[in-house]
Amino acid sequence: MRISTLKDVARHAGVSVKTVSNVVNGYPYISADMRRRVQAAIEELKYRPNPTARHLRAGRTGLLALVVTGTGLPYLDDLAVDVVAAAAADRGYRVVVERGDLAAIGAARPMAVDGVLLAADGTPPEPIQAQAAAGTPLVRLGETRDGHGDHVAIDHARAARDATEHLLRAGRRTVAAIGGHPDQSPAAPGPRTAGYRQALRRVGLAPRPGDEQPVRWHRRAEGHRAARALLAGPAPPDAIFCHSDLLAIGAVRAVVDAGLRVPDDVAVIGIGDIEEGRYSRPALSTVAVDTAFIAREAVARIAARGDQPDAAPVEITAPHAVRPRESSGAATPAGRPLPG
Amino acid sequence: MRISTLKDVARHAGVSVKTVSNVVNGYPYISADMRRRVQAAIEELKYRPNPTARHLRAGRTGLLALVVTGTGLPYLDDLAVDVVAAAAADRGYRVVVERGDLAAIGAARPMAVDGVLLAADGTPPEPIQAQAAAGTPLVRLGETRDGHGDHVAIDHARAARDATEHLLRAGRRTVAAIGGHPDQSPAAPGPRTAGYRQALRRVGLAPRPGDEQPVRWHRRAEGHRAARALLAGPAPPDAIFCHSDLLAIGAVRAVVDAGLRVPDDVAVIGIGDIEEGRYSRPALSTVAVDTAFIAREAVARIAARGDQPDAAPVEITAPHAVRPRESSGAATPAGRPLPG
DNA sequence: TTGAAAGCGCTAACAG
DNA sequence: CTGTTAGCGCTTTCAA
Repeated sequence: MRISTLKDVARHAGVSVKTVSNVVNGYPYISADMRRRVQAAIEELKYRPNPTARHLRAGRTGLLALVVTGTGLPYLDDLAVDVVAAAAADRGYRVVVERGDLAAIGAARPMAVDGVLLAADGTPPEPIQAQAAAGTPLVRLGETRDGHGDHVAIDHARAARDATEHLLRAGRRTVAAIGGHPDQSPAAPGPRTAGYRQALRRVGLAPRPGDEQPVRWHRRAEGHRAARALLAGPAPPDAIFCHSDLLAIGAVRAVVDAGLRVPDDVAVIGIGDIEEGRYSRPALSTVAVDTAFIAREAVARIAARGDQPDAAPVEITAPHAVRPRESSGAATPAGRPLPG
Repeated sequence: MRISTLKDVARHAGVSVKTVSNVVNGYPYISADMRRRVQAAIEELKYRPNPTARHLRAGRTGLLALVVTGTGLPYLDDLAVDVVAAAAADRGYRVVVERGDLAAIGAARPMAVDGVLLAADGTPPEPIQAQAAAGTPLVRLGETRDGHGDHVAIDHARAARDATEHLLRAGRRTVAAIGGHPDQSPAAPGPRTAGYRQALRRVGLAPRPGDEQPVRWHRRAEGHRAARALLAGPAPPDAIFCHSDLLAIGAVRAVVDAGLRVPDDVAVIGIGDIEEGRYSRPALSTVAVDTAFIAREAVARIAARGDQPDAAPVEITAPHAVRPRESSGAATPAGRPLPG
């Protein structure tokens, strides 16, 4: 069953391709009779417009790629993806999610898109610039803030500091941390690690040796492993700040598996406010991220780059807020995980 | 900064487009000198091949769309998506995830793909057939087994029966169920509801009024709501079979919020074995699905449809297995969520 | 080894 | 209101 084209339909209906195209695209000035005839031919041949040809012709695809690499993003769950899709739809874009590594960005993209939303922490600037040079607008949504290309994110250093301070205010004194990439030099820490240290310093504390556990990905298993390492040490911490909710969820499980209680023995907080943490037990304390804000601004950046390809890079900071829940000792009113 | 094309590069290098194309595609018989010259021009102009044009020319995109609708799939978490992507990569495809509703399938697709993997329960056959007629191979991965088009899935009726029987074997006698679409007639239940009822019937039981709670989506909030309804009744169940792990996770939280214990007062089991359930507390009993098998077979179907567009629909059943964990009373060996 | 030119399916000038 | 045609960027015969 060969796939039929505009030309096939035109021949079948005994009209020109232009007329068929007009019908397909709802061009108003067509005689009712003609329209009927064309419609019939379309039905009969089961014609569908070829999106690729349209895109080539139009010079745009109306597609945005949300590229999710192994490093992920603290707040990126299905809900957040839907939020991004909604923000994109408001501006006439559709979103496709591409899971994969950096190669997908630096090298040839598998598919033409009008913009790339890069959901990854710590992406080096080179692929970014290559991408931008190749003409596709790209917005980074991750932790790194280095002035290369547009960037929309919360102030991660601040968020980490807020989370850590929340733990300190609850009376914890040996606050460990899980997160930060192992390749990152301890002397030049990422924003979240910097924020964590700053919070400790402000109250005259400092991370003890082994208190900072790096991880390669935001995965539950990594959080579990790291927390186990923390608890196996000579002086286990009384609280753990995790760079993401997924890490925190793994950490909570590790604490429990070690026969300790959360938050009584060890308090835990994450970043992201993903839905999973609202239903987990104990409900996960976290830093909520305004994903709608991020999505809206990011898509707006993409759209703007269409007109102003060479404008200066934009740096946008999204709101965040600490959400104390059970895992750091906050009593949650009975009966309901926070909705929405 | 205009985006450069093959022709630009050719002009810049003083050669024909054919030569540039040859260089870009690694055609071997090119003089080293020529290649250098062309490479230089490519660098300078920051040329990137236009995927759209390539796809149009090639008549294929090498892309598979994993379409995830609101109804979702019990087992579909990020891990499963990666498994699908890996299976696709083995056959030279790349996967993009499209979240959205059926319209994305029935109506014009936003982007040309070589195949569609439909991750949705209970999709009516019409859009499926329309899609197939339009020439794009489509494989359904959901619950419905109706002979329309290729289908790869576990035996959902059997899985539901196994899960319910697990609860019954643990001594539970009032087993409720959460799942099944509200639009579905109780007289013509979906496979999972049928399997659940069959398990009860086999031991001389039957669902009591209100014991079957339909839901519109596989979402934690829906499971929470449904479980609350169950527990608010005159005779709360001592066990709940949930059609998916996400529903089960919501249900567990609702039980706890009601001041009851899982599994002591209410045992809970789901379907899917998503990673979240391995880390939750209590660890979630579930029915594991062989996602690698499903992914492999589904991609193979797509590939096969390229050669045999009109072959008879294929129905493939994937393995499943009950995984008893804490939420149904199984003691999990200490210290570790099941890996992988 | 390289060049010229056709054509993938579609839309939009431009004519009529 | 409808038809003819050029061309989006690329690959690929076919010649040279």
